Formats: sequence, C-alpha cells, structure tokens
Amino acid sequence: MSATITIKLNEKLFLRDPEQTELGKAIVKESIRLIDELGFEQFTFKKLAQQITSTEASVYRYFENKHKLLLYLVSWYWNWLDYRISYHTHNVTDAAERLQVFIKILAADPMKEPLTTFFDVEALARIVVLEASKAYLTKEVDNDNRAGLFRDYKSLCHKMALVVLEINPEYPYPHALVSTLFETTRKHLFFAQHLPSLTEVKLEQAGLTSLTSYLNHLAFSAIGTAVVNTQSKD
Amino acid sequence: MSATITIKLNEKLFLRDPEQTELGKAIVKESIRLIDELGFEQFTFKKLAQQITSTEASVYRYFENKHKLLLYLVSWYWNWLDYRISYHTHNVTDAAERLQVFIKILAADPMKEPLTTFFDVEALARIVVLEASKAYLTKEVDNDNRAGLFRDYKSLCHKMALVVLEINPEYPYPHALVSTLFETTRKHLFFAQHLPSLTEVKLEQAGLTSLTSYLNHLAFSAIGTAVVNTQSKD
DNA sequence: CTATTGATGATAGTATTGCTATTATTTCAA
DNA sequence: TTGAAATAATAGCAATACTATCATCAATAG
Repeated sequence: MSATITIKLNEKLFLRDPEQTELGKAIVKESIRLIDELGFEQFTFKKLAQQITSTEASVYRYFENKHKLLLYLVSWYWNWLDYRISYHTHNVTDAAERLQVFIKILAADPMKEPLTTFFDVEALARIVVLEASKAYLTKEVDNDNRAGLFRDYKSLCHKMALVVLEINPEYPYPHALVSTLFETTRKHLFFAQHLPSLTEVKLEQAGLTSLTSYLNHLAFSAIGTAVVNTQSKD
Repeated sequence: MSATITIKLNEKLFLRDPEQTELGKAIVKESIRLIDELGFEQFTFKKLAQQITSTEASVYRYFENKHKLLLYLVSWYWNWLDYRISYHTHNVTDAAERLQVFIKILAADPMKEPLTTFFDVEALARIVVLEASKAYLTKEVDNDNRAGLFRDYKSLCHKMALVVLEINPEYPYPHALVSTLFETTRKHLFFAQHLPSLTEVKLEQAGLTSLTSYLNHLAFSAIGTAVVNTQSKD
C-alpha cells in the first residue's frame, strides 16, 4: 500500500502552497536539485527560475525568500521522518526497541518506504545534513520560532522524548538527549565524509552500521539501559 | 602573570596578519562587534570599513572575503580554548578530572583568565555559538580542509580524545564523543536561549551548571565511568 | 638626504543578488 | 464569454561582493 500521504506543513512557510500546482512542484523539485548541487549560498531564485523556464517573480509568489524555502524543505523532511518513524514503530510495544528503530531511521538506513515523492528525497536528505542548521542559526530565530516555523522539528523531538521517558521515567534530559541525537546524526554524517578525523564513524556501508552503533551507544548509555538486542523485523 | 600569549594561526586564514598592525586589530575587533550585532549574513566589509573609518579595499587586503574572516575568528577561538584548557589542566593528573575541567571550560564557566585580548571575547564566544557551524557547512569544506583551515579545531579535538582514551583505553569512539561534546555545547547554549523546548538545559545561572551536568552525564555515561566527584581548586 | 617600498585611502566600476513593480498573456471556471 | 487568477516578460533598484587604479604618506635602506 503505497499511500500518497499528504504532508501538511505550517502555512506560514509559503505564500502559495507549492504542492497544489505544477509550477509549485517544479519549484520544490528543482530547488532541491539545485541546492544540493550548488549549496544554499550559491543557490538563487534567478538560477532556479532559469532551470524551470519560469521567472524569478513567479518563484517569489510561492516563497517569500530563499530562507523560507529552506525552512519549507527542512520542515517537510522532519515531517517525513516523523511519518516514517510512526509507520515503523506503531506496532512495536517495547519503548527501547522503538528508540532503536528511531535511530535506525534517523541514520538513514534504507527501509522500504511506502511514501512516494515527486522529488529526489535523497538529495533532500543531503540538504538537511549540510543546510538544516542554517535554517535556525540566524538573528531571525525568535521571530521564525514565534511564527511556528520550527513546529515540526520540535514536535518530533517531543515525541521521541516521550519514548525516552517510557524507557526510563526518571531520566532528567529526555529532550536534550533527543535533540543531541538529531544534531549528532547530521554532524557525523558530515564529518565522516568531509572531516573524518573528527569521528570514528565511517560511511562505507549502506546500512551505516557504525553511525547507528554510535548513536545507540550514546543514547542507551545515557538513559542507563543496555541496548536491546532484537533484530527488527524488516 | 597576565602573559600576552600570542595565538599563532594558520597563515592561509588571512592575506596580511591582522595582529601585526593597528588597522588589522581594528578590523578584528570591530568585525567581532559587528558580526555579534548583525549576524554573519547581514555583516559586510563595507559596513565594517565604515565603522573603523577605513575602506572596503583596505579590509580586503587583510582577508580574502568574509568567510575567511569567519574562519579566522573561529580558529582563534579554538586556539584560545586550547590554551585555557592546557592552562587549567596541566597539573591535574587524573584524566577523568581533566575531562571535567575541559567540559567546564567548554560550557563557558567564567574562570580567571590569564590571557588579555584587545577585543570582546564574550562577543566572540556568542559568534562561535551562532556562526561557527557556517564555517564548515559549505561546498568549500574539502578545499578549506585541504588548506588546513580547520587544523585548530581538529587538533583540540584530538587532544581531548587522548584524554578520553586515558580514562578508558578500550573506548571505541573517542573523537566522535569529543566532537559531539563540542557541537552539543554550542547547540544547547543556542537552544536554551532560542528554542528551549528542545533541551532541559537552562541558562539562568552564570555557572551554567545544567549544561555542565548534561555534558558530564553524556560523556561519563558513554565512556563508562562515574563522574568524578572532585571540587576543582579554582 | 633622497629613493624606494609598503601600507593605506579615495574613488570608481562591475556583475550578481535580492528583491519589487508593471503590464501582458494565458487559463480555466462560473 | 467573461472575468478572475496565475503566470510570463520585462524593467528597475539598492545592496553585495568584489577588483582595479591611483594618490598619499611613512618608514627605511642605501
């Protein structure tokens, strides 16, 4: 059942919903390709418009500016992660096991995905590694936060924090630990590729076993429980 | 003994050494003030030149571009941290205790500092929190890395990794853990201030005890040793 | 005591960026 | 079929990220 789940994002992220029109989808699809190729700094609405043979003005009708577009893409990604995590854990009763599934998905382990998208999700995942921090590391954070633009990241974080508390109700840093896991995942994917002397994590295998191991180790030693030794069913 | 330790940075970070001239020092001092005030995106060499009543062209004679300037400032900061850590640990024999001093300094606990600077170090520390990630999260990382522009961060990381190994020679992720501690420190200082729902860390106290506690907890539970309960002597 | 070098300042210029505005054209729904 | 909405085409503007040229001034080397 390859359901087309519609990911519902905060309306303040865009001026016109890009999923509703062909042009909108072209903007999203091509912006992902271009940001992945050029990096966020070199990416401009003019270059994007050229690629989709449209105009800068048209792109501006969908997104206020490129920062909002980045926020849109990143939010979409967190929403997608949330969906995948729910999908793969909804019938896992043991909380520790659910946390492990969470980590496995975070670390980008390829799992059969029921959600098909009109754009390159792997490119988006690379964008999240390289650019996601820039979505909030600005002088505009507080305004953007008030506008609810980080809602998806925060709610996903909270959801996983509850799992941590289920494992150990006395654990004093559930949100901190989960956000650390999120940030650490991206940083170590990046380090493994570009600054390998900063980590023991290696990228060689598709399963990213060393990243998964490191994250499991960090999480479970902090929470104070041994890593559950269960093979997940997929 | 308030020694004026000269922090020696990679020469590729600048075109002309800013510490050698009055103009150079003015550039560094005022750029720290301006980046802290405006954020890195809104900061320009033109604005900087106006502040120091010099010209854009003169600034460009010291730094190739604003990205290199950021790299310079961030490298200076890591170097300064390195110096402080060495200073406060050189006669601490116990490795676990040295790691704790390291964490305490990382978390910006105010300690008597022997190094006096001609600019606002606290502003620089804020810049590191908000902007340091942008120094490497670019499409230019590999070039910058080849040019040795991350040398200071990497060597500091390695130094601390050796301390981790001294505590537990079997520990499989010393560099990963240390870089996680670095990144986590900055992220949680940021979260505590702007996205508090992502962390239990609070900023209220000068000593930042909650951040220090969280970092100690993360580090020592991962390494597999209890937190040493020693009051440091300062 | 020149003569030269090196650092700075003054000024100008250029391509690109990050928009906004106006008008024209197409589309498709009532 | 007509009218509203979406898009394209074009222009323009202030700011950014530089580069280049030339004049000035100070130190210092011969």
